[in-house]
Amino acid sequence: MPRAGLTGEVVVRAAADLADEIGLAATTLSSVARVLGVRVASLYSHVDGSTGLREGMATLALDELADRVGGAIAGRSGRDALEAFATAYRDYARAHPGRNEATRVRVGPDSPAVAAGRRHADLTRAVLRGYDLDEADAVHATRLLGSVVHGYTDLELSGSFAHSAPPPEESWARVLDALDHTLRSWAAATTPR
Amino acid sequence: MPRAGLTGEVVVRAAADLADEIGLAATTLSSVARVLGVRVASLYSHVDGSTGLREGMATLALDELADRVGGAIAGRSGRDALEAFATAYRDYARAHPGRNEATRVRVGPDSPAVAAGRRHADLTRAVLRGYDLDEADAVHATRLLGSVVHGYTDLELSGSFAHSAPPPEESWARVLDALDHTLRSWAAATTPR
DNA sequence: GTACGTTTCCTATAGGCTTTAGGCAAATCC
DNA sequence: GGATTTGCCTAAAGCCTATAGGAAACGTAC
Repeated sequence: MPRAGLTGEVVVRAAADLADEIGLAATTLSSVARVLGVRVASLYSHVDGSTGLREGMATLALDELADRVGGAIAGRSGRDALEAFATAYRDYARAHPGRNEATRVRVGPDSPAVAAGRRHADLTRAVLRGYDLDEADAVHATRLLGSVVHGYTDLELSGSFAHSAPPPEESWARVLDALDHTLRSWAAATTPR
Repeated sequence: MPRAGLTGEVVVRAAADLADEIGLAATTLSSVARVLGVRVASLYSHVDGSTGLREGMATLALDELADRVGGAIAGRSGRDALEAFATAYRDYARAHPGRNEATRVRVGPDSPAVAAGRRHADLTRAVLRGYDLDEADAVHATRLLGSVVHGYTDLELSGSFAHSAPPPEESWARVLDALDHTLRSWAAATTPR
């Protein structure tokens, strides 16, 4: 019997592609094996079972996404950077829903996905360098920015915005406007009343 | 053999409690049956299989949560209402992580969970009445508010804020300040530059 | 109180996914 | 070309979902 040329890389990539098609929940070792034309047991030499496959997908997606976001904000600053940053996330989530789901799987503290996650924190901080915030405010702003981007794409993808006008595009532009405004006047914005 | 007194209600509630303990993913028909001291097949008379159980949990959680949020914002307006609103969501998510996960399961368009979802949209609009926004802006603001609350609690619960100071409490206060500021000056905030 | 019908919960069964153990063949290395 | 490593396989066990059909408990009528 000829070999299928499996690798950890190959398996994880096939799984990620499949997840984009049929959703992360339906992407099982069995379904991946079927796609690859291989028996399930054969995958165990390349990925560490079901959870290993998921961690691999998480790492793949987080790295891919960090690459795109990094490319998007390169050479930009301030509002341009903010928009490029946020839109890179949103576009990725819409183009690759399965990979996007995979970015949120819980992983162990020693998973390579953790390092990939740190890249995202760094990218967020890079965007915020365009707004001058002191160290403490930068942390809060990082969390706000992460929350908005994550929350909006999640709600949009789950269809929460589907049954009310106007289209999500329009609100997205307004949300970014609001975010930019908040960041530019952070000191004032966070002093209540 | 004595009867266990099962009902759809009883089964779904047991499942929700279990999910808060062991997570939504591990909450299967089998595990629920074990908790109830009953055979798996017995559950099928009361809930429509695995997906029916999940829809039931989603509806239960969304309704419970809407009750709490509604109670929290009653008699408040403006910034007070905003804070009560957002914190009710965050507190619920932290107290009931399994139920919170359940609020995000995808359900069919004819599920009772859809009606429960609409209650949340209405509550959000109620909070925004304290800020005077025109109709179009109110939609954008609803989406922004939903995104921030959902995104922040999701990231906090998934541990994204765990490995950097300061504690999430502090950022939460700042995020609400920023949100309040944005809503109060929405017109200015959404006019770029 | 007993007989009847309904509801509740059961056993039995089948199929899918995960995981491990052990075997044969293909690739690789002297 | 023979030995070794590697890759993919078959086999089997365990857990989860799902359906079919049976028996015991409950409510009701007489």
